[in-house]
Amino acid sequence: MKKEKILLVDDEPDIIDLISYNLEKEGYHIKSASNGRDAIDIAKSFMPDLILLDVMMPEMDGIETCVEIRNMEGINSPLIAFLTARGEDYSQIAGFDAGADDYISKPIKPRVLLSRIQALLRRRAGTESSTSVETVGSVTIDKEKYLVVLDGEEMNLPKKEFELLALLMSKPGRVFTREIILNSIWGNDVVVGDRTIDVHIRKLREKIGTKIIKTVKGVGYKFEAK
Amino acid sequence: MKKEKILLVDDEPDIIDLISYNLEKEGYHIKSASNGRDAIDIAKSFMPDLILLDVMMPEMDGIETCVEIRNMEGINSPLIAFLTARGEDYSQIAGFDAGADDYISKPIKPRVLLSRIQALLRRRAGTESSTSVETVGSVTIDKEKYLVVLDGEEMNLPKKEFELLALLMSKPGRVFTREIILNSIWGNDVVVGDRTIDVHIRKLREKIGTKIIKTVKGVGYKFEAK
DNA sequence: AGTGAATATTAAAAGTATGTTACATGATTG
DNA sequence: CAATCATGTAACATACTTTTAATATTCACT
Repeated sequence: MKKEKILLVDDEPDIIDLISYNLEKEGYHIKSASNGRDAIDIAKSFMPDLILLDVMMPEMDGIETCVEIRNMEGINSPLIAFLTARGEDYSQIAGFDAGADDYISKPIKPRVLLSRIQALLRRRAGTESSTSVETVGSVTIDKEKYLVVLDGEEMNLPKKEFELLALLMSKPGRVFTREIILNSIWGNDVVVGDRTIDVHIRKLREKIGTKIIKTVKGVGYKFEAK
Repeated sequence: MKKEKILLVDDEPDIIDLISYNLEKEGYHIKSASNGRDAIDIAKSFMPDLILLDVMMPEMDGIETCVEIRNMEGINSPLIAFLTARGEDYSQIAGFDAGADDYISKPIKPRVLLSRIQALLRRRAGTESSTSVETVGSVTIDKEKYLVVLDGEEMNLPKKEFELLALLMSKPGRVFTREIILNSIWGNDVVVGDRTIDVHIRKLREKIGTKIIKTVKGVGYKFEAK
């Protein structure tokens, strides 16, 4: 059985030893770092599935490190869980905002830690990364070139239409609700009318054919794979 | 925006008030119970998305309650998070074993609680999509694609019919009472006449065959597993 | 078998989401 | 500074979905 890679970041050697020991016993592949900088370096080549990050560290604290890792493009967005001493409640909020997936409070109890880690990794089932060129049926899009190829014919779409098409094509067949479309393309806070989506859908259909994008009334739109 | 339903279980009225106030302010739909028994009763009809469960309670403690809810077939396995006083580390393990999804330590800080709840619900949304395809007998439904496949033939159902079918199929053979159907699909406060369900059932039968959904008079409907 | 309550069956009425078109606003370009 | 284009809005049209309401049928019991 292939076990996951975990990067452990804490400035206290005792903690590192304790956790390493327990997780290695379970078959996980462990590397460790004693500060945020090292952690980032190691993460780049180690490509961990999960990073356990102490909040309180010299040099660069956990939250800073977390933000930086989340902003790093070259990395496969690992799960990040914070290790935090009790009473540091503020850090929980900041941590989730920084992009953490969980936080675990010290003192660490090995069995608790293990349960949490397993739960986290289990959840991480359908999270795959994407490439910039994608083909579904007779439609190909190249996100890098902002190009759409339909039956061999290249065409350029306006930004919003392109993004909408790219979104729908990212999961062919899957229905995207209006809410999700708005959040993905316009952003959470931007407010645009409801008809706006319809109009863009209409223009898309005008250009790539009327049958490819299907309406699911009361739910949303989907790209018909076929 | 449709907000989730949360059931709050704690024997201290102060805690109930504090949490209710804060969560309702965020738009969640809250109900509460002061002990495990009541919680189970309420859960049956309320169909919460998440249950916040105090560990220490008279009559029936949180862990017992949790186990019972997990074993209850009629219910759509809600998320369960424990509320626990500091120092009760043993309960963390027992809690996870009992089927908890998270535990949150007291004293409750509203913003922390909110972050956790949001994280939990967000995760569940992601998890559900990986379990979105379900097959029972000759019928397959794909919630992500809003698609029903009957003997190899694809079909699209209107939203309510689809949800109704999905609900019945979620526990094949189990009878869903009208009350539970209403709470699950229409929500707790929406009031629709009793015949409405019948009409939807009829339309479903029209489309997927008359034998698959069975009436249990005086009780409800069930999806015939075969 | 007869009875009453629960469910089925209709068709029509309400209710909504979406499609469509034309137009307003800015930004961009030549 | 026109001309073009991308984007968003408004108003109305359309196509369904959902619900109701009225009537029929079924089913479990005396």
